[in-house]
Amino acid sequence: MAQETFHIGDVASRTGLSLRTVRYYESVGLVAPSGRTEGGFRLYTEPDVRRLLLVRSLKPADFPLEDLQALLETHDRLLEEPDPDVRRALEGRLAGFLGLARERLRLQRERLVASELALEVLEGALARSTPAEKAP
Amino acid sequence: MAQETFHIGDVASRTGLSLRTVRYYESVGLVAPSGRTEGGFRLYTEPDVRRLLLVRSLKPADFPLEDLQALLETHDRLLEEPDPDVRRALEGRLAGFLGLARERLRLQRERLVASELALEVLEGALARSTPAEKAP
DNA sequence: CCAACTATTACGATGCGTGACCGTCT
DNA sequence: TAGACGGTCACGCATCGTAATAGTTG
Repeated sequence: MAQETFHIGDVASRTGLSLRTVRYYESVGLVAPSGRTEGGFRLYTEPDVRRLLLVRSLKPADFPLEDLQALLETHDRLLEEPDPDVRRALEGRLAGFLGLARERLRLQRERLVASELALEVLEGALARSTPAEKAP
Repeated sequence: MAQETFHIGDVASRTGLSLRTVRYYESVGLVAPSGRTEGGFRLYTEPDVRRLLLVRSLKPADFPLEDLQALLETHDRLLEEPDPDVRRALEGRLAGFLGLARERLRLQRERLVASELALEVLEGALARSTPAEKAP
């Protein structure tokens, strides 16, 4: 059965990534389209798109693309690895990644909270500045 | 009364910025030390440090340094502007900035939440993968 | 006086893209 | 035919690395 495929434009709008970025991700070996038309147009399958979505959703963890690549590769290999021993190794690797990701997200959230706090302080100062010119 | 001042190293460790970055910020006109020693060492006052901390805390909003510079400038001018009309203009500007910042932070938070969700999904999948090799 | 710190300049590299050009494909 | 797409090269931002070389500070 022939799979449904998508051109890069569809993929870009589905993922919220720019065309440029999608191509860029391919150029660094992160997500490549499963095929091409005779004329050279990229053809993405549904799994390809899912990979991109995963990358995008994990971006806030602020991994270098190289790490994301490793993550995707591990994940993919896990999908077709029969040997239980190898599977366990891959799972360990994956778990390591996820732990790291979790930590990074925690850090990001901390920073975000700090930033929101700073913003509130500024807003408070501004509010106090406007109405009462000569408040004590 | 002579203010307490700090050398760049102290400032860097207090702000968590690198020496390199602190100097860089000066080079782009973002935060300059209030003084120098006779020998040329940068001397930062407490307000200088606060500026740097502000910049740092606002970083998650992902403004270009240029915008942060404009923000700081507006803020500073507001501190010593007597004319009420000018003040109102500055306050408007500042409010615009803060609104934008707020928007951006909201966006970041959305992404962060999405990311955390994706992470949970992955962790769930991993957990299901390990214990039961041949689950239906 | 010495160890630790700092200055300037400079050239480069990195990560993650974006832009611009111009030709080709659907 | 318009518009999406292709490839390629270059540029941009915010740093970081590092080195040379020298002067300052406590």
